[in-house]
Amino acid sequence: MADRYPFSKIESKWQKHWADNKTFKAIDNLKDKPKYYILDMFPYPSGSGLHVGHPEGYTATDIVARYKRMRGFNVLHPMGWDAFGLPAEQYAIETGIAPSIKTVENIATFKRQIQSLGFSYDWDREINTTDEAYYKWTQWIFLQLYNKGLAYQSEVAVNWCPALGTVLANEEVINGKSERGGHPVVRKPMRQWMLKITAYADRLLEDLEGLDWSESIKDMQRNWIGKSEGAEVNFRIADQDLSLDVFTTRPDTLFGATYMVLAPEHPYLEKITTPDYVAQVNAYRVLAERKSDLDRTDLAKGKTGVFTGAYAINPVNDTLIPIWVSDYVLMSYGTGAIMAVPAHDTRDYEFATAFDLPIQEVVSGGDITKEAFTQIEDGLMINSSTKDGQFSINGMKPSKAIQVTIDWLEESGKGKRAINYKLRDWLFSRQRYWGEPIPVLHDGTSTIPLSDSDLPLTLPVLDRIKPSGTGESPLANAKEWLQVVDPSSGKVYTRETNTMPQWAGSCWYYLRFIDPDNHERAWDLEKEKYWMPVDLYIGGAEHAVLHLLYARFWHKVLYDLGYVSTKEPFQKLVNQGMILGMDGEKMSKSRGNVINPDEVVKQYGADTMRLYEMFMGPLERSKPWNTSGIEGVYRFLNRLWRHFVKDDGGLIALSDEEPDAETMTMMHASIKKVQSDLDNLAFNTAISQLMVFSNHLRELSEVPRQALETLVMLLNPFAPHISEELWALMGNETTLAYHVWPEYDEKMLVRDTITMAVQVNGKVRAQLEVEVDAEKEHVLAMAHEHVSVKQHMEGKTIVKEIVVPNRIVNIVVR
RNA sequence: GCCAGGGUGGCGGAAUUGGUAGACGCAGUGGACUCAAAAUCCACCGGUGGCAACACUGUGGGGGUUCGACUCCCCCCCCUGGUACCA
Repeated sequence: MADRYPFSKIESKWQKHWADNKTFKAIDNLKDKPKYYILDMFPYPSGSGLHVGHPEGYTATDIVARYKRMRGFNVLHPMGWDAFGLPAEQYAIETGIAPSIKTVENIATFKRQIQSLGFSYDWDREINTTDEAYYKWTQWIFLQLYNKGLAYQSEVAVNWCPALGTVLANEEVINGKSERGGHPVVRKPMRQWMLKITAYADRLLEDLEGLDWSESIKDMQRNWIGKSEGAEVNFRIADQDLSLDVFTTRPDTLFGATYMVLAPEHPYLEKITTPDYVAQVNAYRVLAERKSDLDRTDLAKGKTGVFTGAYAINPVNDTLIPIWVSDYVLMSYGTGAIMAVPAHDTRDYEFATAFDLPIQEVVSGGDITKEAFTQIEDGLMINSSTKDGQFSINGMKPSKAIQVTIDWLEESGKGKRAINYKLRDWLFSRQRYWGEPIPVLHDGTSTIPLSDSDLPLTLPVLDRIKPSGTGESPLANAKEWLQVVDPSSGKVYTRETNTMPQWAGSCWYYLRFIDPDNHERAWDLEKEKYWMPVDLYIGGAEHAVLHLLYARFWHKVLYDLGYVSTKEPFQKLVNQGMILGMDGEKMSKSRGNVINPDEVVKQYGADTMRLYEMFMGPLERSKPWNTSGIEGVYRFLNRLWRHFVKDDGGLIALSDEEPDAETMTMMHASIKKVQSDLDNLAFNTAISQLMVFSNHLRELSEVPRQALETLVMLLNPFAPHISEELWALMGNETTLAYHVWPEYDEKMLVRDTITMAVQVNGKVRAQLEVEVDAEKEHVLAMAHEHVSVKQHMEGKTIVKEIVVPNRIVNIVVR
């Protein structure tokens, strides 16, 4: 590669220039410019360093940030580190190296790699979730939640591995064995912290409406929240002074309820099971409990269950229906009990068929001898009236019958309208060392939150991090840290050994970026008002549900407390697609298809890397890496350099004449195209336009200064180093970063003549060069003259002639 | 199963409100330069037929609407992501 342009010299020069001059420092509360807050999902600094997927999103946000600055915005574009997490802890257990030390190393690597790409972050705002000065405020937010009654403790089963003496995350358990060592894992109930996210379910759902997010991500969140409306119906137990509530979305099918099912964990089972059935019910419960230890997917294979010997009374027709127990009913949803309507529910149908239970049709329109009829739209109610005829929904559409039945249930005191959510409360504690300590004390009977002045509660330095053996986190080994003696009363308290999950730090980092050095409070309210909401948030789709839902939840709590001014944190969200390996597969070490960004930068430079990642295809789509594809954009930059820079390093002579008409049109068209593509994050087509424009300029014998300046300005967001260098070579003394974006003139886009296609029966037969807005008659006359048009019309009659001005002519003949 | 997104040359991908399918780039072929190669530059480049002009055909498959469909409607197939007995 003899003539390649000196990218490494140029890139290090400008990176140093930007850093020395703090070119990208964001100014708080600036009034004379509109603000624009553009955020990346900050990375977990793993030991393996950056992979090419990271810079895809970062390049996209950087391009927008640089573009917005040129458009006159005050841009906040920060970066930080989500550095708590399991890998560092595992590494510590294996090697004895403290997570804090390893984390610092990893961050240094990530930072060096990110900086080598020339991103325009305001590094003065860098934050790190493992920093005491940061997690002090994570703990403070936890206390806000606690004081608001949104944090509580509960016994929840965890994956306990006796051999390792530790609790495992779900992803560390494979087929009931520990991922490391293959030891047996059992479910063990432990005291856990929960956050009451369910209290915000409705608002998390409703407020999605106003957000500029892709419909698919909104849908994923909606499905996760899983709101369903229906009724709670009360069933009395025959011969006992007990009753059971069930939740159903189909109260219209109440007359078709032929049995009832309880979840194996349902507390009523002990009360209602008749003596004859106790043995089999207990056996089933044990079986079900063990089953949940196995892979859950096995459960779907077929329905199992046993009869309890008890009967319930169907409140609409007083029919006695048997009560069964089966694990297809989940204790964690609804009331843990269902009314089964086999004729109109696929699962109930399967169960009834397996155990020979009666199937009663109450909605006509299907064939219940074959399968459950679940269509709610096309069908009419049948067999649905009380014995005395006082209440009947026969002949109604199910949708109507649902409402009528609920009204009747409420009037007769047999049930009520009800709403259920799939969303569960958030299991917030982890039995880990490397996380934010939960700032509470225990005295054996109650839990006492720390006061704000006791924060941060820092992690104790341990000689060696090892499992406690009890299932508690390694913090249980830190005896001195664990015990707190009240100096006045002498009373002894114990610290909480659970820590927060990795989600905690990332739930509010976007707020800390606003005011990262504030020691008095988490952030300043004025600055928050100025910068929020985040205008554009870009990151991977893997966080589409949990991170975004948790962060939105915290944000709403903070909103209720008056600490933030917007209901939602992230106004516009875009998920970048995955970059696949050359083989079209997900990049992974085991496949050996990982591309190292350091290598790419070394060989081609940061500008080429940035340009290529954006040129590959639409941001949101997954696309495979192609090493020879990168050569293409590299050649583009090389050609640009070689054509305009002489061997001695000076710029070629530019013409100060007005560009010719064609160049002028193309220049304005390019501004328009690049600008609208940037507004739509369509980087690939914008780059294509830059190539077209630059190819044109290379064909000119004399290059007009104005045209080259425009090209360099348009290129700047994408390839800022080479752009700044060319800009400086053109004699400009100030940075291009804040230079005003060129304006296009719509008038310049209008050309005198235009090429129109002429079709005969929909097939293109000729091209006409006509004046813009030429008369229809004139165009048709020209078309008729054309040799090949004539040929295809010969001997036929004209049926119809269509002229779309400036576009197309179609002559229909027969 | 359900929800969402997608299927266009050898490859990545372009195509305003339906209006010349394949922009831009890669790979490939031919040529220039070179002792030679690399790099660079020029030309060609969906398929079939033809020396060529040109003709036919072509956007996952089938049908429809229209003067005209990658684009709109119906049915089907395949791929990716999410979710999974949520009553």
